[in-house]
Amino acid sequence: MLSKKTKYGLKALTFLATQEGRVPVQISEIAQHENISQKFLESILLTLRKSGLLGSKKGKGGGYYLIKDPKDIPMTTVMRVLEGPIAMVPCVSLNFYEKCSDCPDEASCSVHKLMLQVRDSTLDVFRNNTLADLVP
Amino acid sequence: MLSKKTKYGLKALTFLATQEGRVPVQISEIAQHENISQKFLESILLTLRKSGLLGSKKGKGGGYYLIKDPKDIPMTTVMRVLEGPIAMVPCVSLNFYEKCSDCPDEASCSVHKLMLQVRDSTLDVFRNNTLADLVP
DNA sequence: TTATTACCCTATCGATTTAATAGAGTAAGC
DNA sequence: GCTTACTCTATTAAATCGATAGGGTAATAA
Repeated sequence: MLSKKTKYGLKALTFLATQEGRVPVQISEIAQHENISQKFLESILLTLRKSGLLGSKKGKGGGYYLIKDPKDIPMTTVMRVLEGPIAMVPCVSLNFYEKCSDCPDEASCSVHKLMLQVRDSTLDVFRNNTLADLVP
Repeated sequence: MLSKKTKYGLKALTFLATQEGRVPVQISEIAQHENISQKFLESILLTLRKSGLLGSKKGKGGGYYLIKDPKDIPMTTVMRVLEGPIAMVPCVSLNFYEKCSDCPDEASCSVHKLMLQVRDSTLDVFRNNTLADLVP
């Protein structure tokens, strides 16, 4: 299940992608437009800024803005920042690999085999979509 | 993230699929072979039985067994029984549809658009795999 | 019939995560 | 220098997860 954090983050990014240029947009404006709790959104935008996807400007007329062109932001990056691993089990994760504590042998693990396929197909989708593709 | 319930359920089903015929296998044997807490596995097998995937036999020489041939059990069925919705958001789920409380219009929702693609590609994987394909 | 085996069911528990809220702090602009 | 709006920390309630405990019950073998 997709977390609200990811869902809200995606909506916020999409909204910013519709803005012309790099004009900073206030948190309150994004929150209102996308029906999101403003305080919760604050922490999400902070995460996105720290990850290098967004820039921010303080003071009057400040807000958040995209640093790169939407079509140069692959969804793989966005999803990993917001949701974390794309794989459904750590043992098939590319960026967040972890060995299963049970499971003596990955090669013969039925779950591993299946989830590898799921990861690959999901990864395909995210690789073939940039933020620009999400804009209606 | 895949729940342990699903993971263990998949392993148990795969193990049963390797057994010849419909000989009942004891919970304790499955638990031991797959490194699973026996009590936890009990509840999982119960779910699988209630969903019609497994049969059980009580008393001495009893246990659980597959009702159908492994190659006639699509992973879509298994995953929906164990994990629930295949989609990452309820608004793109085929079997567990729910409207998002935020989000006035699905057609113009960026999250909806992306998650629809993810669902379709994941569904493809599960449709192209039966329990028989998981056996090493 | 009787004892045993092994499935069946309910309840509870601690740990973790999630989503949201509160409030104070700080930098930038007019 | 005052306001605006981002920044950060802490706290919270609720939900979920994984696991455990313990008794109940049906079926089988002897």
